[in-house]
Amino acid sequence: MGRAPCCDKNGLKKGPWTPEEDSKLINYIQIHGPGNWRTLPKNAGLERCGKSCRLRWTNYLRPDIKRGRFSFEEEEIIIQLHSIMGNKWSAIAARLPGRTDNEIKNYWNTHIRKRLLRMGIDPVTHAPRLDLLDISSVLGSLLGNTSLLNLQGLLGAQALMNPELLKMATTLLSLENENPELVSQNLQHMIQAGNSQVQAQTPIDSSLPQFSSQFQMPMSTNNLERFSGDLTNMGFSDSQVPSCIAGNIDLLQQNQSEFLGDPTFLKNLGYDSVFSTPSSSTTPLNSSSTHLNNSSREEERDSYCSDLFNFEIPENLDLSNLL
DNA sequence: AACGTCCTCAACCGCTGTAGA
DNA sequence: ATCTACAGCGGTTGAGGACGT
Repeated sequence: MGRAPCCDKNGLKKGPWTPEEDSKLINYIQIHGPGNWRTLPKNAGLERCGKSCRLRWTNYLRPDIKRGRFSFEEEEIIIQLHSIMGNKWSAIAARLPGRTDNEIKNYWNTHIRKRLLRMGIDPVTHAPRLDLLDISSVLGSLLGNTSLLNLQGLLGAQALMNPELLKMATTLLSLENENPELVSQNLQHMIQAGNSQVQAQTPIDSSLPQFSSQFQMPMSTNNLERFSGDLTNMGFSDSQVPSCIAGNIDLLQQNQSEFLGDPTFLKNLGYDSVFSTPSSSTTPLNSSSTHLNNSSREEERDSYCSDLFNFEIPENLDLSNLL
């Protein structure tokens, strides 16, 4: 049957609004208030359809609209909410004061979505997908790193080429994006538990450098399972957590000594602060950095993510203990 | 400077949901 | 129950600016 158009579009103007049109619309709404969009254009002296007026008002002219780029915090909120709600832009916008659904939708499609794809994360499911991962950039950063040869010895070439390893990396990256503080805290919790196991079971050679004892921490299957449970308790859905963490438990049982059993794996993924300052967050997110220009902000956010693939080996790390 | 390509985002389109007659 | 008007939503488009050659 079809619905009748909201207005007769013949002769009505389309396209970008002029300052004069904006002024007319603002003046009218200031006097009469928003609403009654069908009759508003005629009463306000605008050659626009009511729908166009409503969109112009709600998406651009409303006095409580917050203009300007999104802060890191806002971006985090969007990613978190999107992982829960999907493309429910209006629902997401309701939790971001001053932002419109249209603005959030645009920002997602032009910035966040692309970055997740580069990171190998499906922007729809928020799950790691190897087929989306920009392998060339990952390998490029690895090949540009002189520590790569050591890394191969450290992790084993088999582990390096293991798609599950990359999956794990992107998983941690995804989770950290969604809740870096809690992920950091849980990693620290897990590491402390691992350290206590080491001290209880295997005496640490006191001649080893201080950090070396930390790097002796084994990440046990039990710890990983508990980490998975902790993440669930943190609010990550069952579909998110097991697919990324628990899904690796079987693999861990097979390859524990190859990579996850080696705590440098996490450190190399960018969790330096987890090892050095227990209470600090692993994320550099900072709202004060909103003064940065667009390109540097984008680079910062990108490098923040890609750093997880910078496998930097501490110079004073005694690799012989690990090989 | 000129041109082509890429990127951003305001605006539009088509559809659904809802309230009221 | 049906119809109409309207608000709202999510997907898509295209003008214009940014950028690279």
